Amino acid sequence: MILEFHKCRIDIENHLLKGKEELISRLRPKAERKKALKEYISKKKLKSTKQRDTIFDEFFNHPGQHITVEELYEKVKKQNPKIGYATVYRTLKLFKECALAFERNFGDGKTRYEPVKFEGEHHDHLICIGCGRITEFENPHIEHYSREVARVNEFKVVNHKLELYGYCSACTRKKDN
Amino acid sequence: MILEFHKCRIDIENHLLKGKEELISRLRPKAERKKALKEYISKKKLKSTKQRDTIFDEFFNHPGQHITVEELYEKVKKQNPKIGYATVYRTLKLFKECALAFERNFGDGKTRYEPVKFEGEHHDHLICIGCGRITEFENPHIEHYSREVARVNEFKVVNHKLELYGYCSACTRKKDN
DNA sequence: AAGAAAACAGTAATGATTTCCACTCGGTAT
DNA sequence: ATACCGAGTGGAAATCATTACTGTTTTCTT
Repeated sequence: MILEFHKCRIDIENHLLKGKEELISRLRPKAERKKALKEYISKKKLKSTKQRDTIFDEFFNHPGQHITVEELYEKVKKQNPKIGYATVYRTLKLFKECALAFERNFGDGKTRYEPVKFEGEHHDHLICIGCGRITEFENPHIEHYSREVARVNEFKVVNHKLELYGYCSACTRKKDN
Repeated sequence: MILEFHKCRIDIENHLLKGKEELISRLRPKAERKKALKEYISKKKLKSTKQRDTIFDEFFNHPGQHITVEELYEKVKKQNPKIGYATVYRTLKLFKECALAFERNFGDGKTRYEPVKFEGEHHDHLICIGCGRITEFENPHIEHYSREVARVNEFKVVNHKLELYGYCSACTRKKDN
């Protein structure tokens, strides 16, 4: 808890300090993603539609991680109330196909999606079995050895996920009663 | 014919030779798991039942990884045709609660379960987005740094999963056409 | 051996996801 | 620009894994 708060402070300060760079680095990936999507669409002879653009924007603008289809549907509907549930499903599947989005499942019966991270971004989780709390972390060593494994297996990595399941400190104490 | 017989003999002899060690190393984890289950059951004031024992045996005997509820149900039904679908669900959930089993989801809509690995056992995957092929791997360095992350966060790890998503060599070639 | 709590089998209900269908739209070739 | 055809859409119905509910049976404590 203390750790997280501390981390949060640092993030805010960093943000203020390097505001301009942050802005650039936030915008660039989005443009690249859009480009990637367009390329995939033309390569597969699919079609660009307004609906897809709207869903794209809502999905990649708000950095709310691991979003539910329903949550995204609600957001999208605010932009264009005519868009149907099925279209959101179909579009997320499309994002997944072209490796822009990523499917997750934390065990509550709902599939969640998150933007695939670009090189150098990480997204690993500590997931508490007790209270469901999810903490993110990064570890460059793990990154390094993952790449190594992929290289040895001639595997072209698009994304990875590392999840450590167990009990957070609070739940460990609770459990031992 | 003679050759085959001979080969067979050798296998038997090998088996006999290291029979004892094999037996121990195969039985110990299972016995420990059963003990863990019994402890959890008595701690939570639940009850031991024949159904749970049968499901336990079928789940932990056959090392078929990431088994579907339905697959397990079929196996269990061969031992005792009276056992119901819902009981298999409930029991797997119980295994999950006491950290003996682990829930996975590869995106085909079916939840899969696997025995939680003991210390020193690993279970990481390369998952091909193209053809769905799953390759297992182990990497002690990744293990090491995972433990480190957990330690720093005061997190008691029960299990972990690392999945690298991407394209296997075959699909990479196919994709670039 | 009796009683309370928990589990059971079987089935109905739930709810996330997919499919279907009639219609619309995007983009290429003319 | 126009016409065409395949892809995409919305809305609702269908599917299918999972969960909840029922009355009955089993376990375990005293």
